[in-house]
Amino acid sequence: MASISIQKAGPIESEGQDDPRGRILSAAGQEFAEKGFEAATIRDICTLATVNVAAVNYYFGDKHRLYIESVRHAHEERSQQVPLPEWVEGTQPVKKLRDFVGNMLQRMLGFDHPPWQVRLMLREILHPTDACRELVEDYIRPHFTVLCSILDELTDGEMSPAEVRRIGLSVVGQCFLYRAAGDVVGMLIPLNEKKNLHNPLELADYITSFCLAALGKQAPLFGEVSQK
Amino acid sequence: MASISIQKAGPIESEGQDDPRGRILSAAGQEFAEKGFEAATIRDICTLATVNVAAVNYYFGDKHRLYIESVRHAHEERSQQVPLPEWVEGTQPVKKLRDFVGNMLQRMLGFDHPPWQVRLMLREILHPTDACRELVEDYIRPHFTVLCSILDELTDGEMSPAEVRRIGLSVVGQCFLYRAAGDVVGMLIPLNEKKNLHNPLELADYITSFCLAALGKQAPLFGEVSQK
DNA sequence: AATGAAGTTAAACAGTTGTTTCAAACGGTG
DNA sequence: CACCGTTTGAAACAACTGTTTAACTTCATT
Repeated sequence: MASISIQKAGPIESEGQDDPRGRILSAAGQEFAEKGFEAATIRDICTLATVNVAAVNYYFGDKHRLYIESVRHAHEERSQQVPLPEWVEGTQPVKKLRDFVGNMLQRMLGFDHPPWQVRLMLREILHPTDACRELVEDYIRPHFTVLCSILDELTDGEMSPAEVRRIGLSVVGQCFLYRAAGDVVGMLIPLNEKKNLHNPLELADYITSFCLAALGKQAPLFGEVSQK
Repeated sequence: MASISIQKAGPIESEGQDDPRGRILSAAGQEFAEKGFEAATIRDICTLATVNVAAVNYYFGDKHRLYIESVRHAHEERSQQVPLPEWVEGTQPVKKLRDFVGNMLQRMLGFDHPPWQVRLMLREILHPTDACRELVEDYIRPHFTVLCSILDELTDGEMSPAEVRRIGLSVVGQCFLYRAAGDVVGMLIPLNEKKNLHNPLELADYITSFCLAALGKQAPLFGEVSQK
């Protein structure tokens, strides 16, 4: 034994049509995202990737390490697909917050169906395994740090870092609900209402307003009708 | 064939120590909550319930119907364990909101570990199956309706039902994050900060304040109002 | 052309899964 | 007791799981 070959990918071919390792990674991500670690089978993954069953063990050693690599692959890909917005010097923090929330919702919800990368990450967030620590440090924490710095700037540094983080979690939580429990949300509200009020763009405006109002940076939400 | 016996529990013995069906239901709930539908095995469930493997098929037909019954059992039990608060005529809506949020956090997060009933329901919310519709109608919607009526009362009926629901989802979302992504939240903030600021009681106060401030029903969360 | 490593394949392996079978045990009723 | 429907038990079933084997191809290097 001791001849298991991991990390074999010397030439990272950006998973072209002819790169078995890349195809497996992509197929595995989709299967894991849809069915979870246990329910997804190596055979289904290999069928989807059009490779032999032995290829998984050849390239990744075993199913578990394939899963770890899939999660890494997913958040690396998603980081490129939806990068953080960049602001010019002197941009108003209010605009930054709105941009950030819109960006986060777009990353979480996608344009139409949420991509499998996000659904895979969601699984790891909900039931963390070994892959979670890296996901948090390389993907989630950087984004959360940006949000906190925006909130800090917004409140002129008058809140403690702990309070800033708590506000940050309130913002994230409102977005997260739609991603994680979107199906149930859809059952709780009428269909047309979902289309009108609960789409990424409307939500970004609303969540930003909700937060700004709570922080006293704009007028309270109700009272003066906040028309669109 | 055609001799499969479902719904056999004529005498509902409230799952006493000597009721095999009740023991299976409880064991299955815990196993499904912890491992999910696929990964949980009938053998493990039956070992935990100290019954023979054949008992599951005898009482429930197959694994899938056992799962459905488990989810039903879970939310029925949880409804009794943490009932909605009841308010005397004339209670201030602000207090109602605070009570409701505290109640919801207690139900979601529990006192120490979240009970398996909640974790099982969470799975169903995240990846809905056949059991979801009933869970929503019998458990989630009633609670959500109470929240919306409180918010409606709070704003003197000046918001449309759609807007009220959106505010309601903001409240739920902030709580939901801690339940669904609690582990990741724990990785994002220091340990002592979690103990001080992110426990059910502190959170209930904070989330209520955040919402009230956004609605203009109390002073903004930080500093003084710096209107634009 | 020969070599040998890298890659791919079909087939088999050992273990586990949900489900079924059928006989034994139970618990009242004549 | 004998009868009979209900419940339990150990064993077996067929299907599927992750993993391994060993033979086969490919192909640059000698």
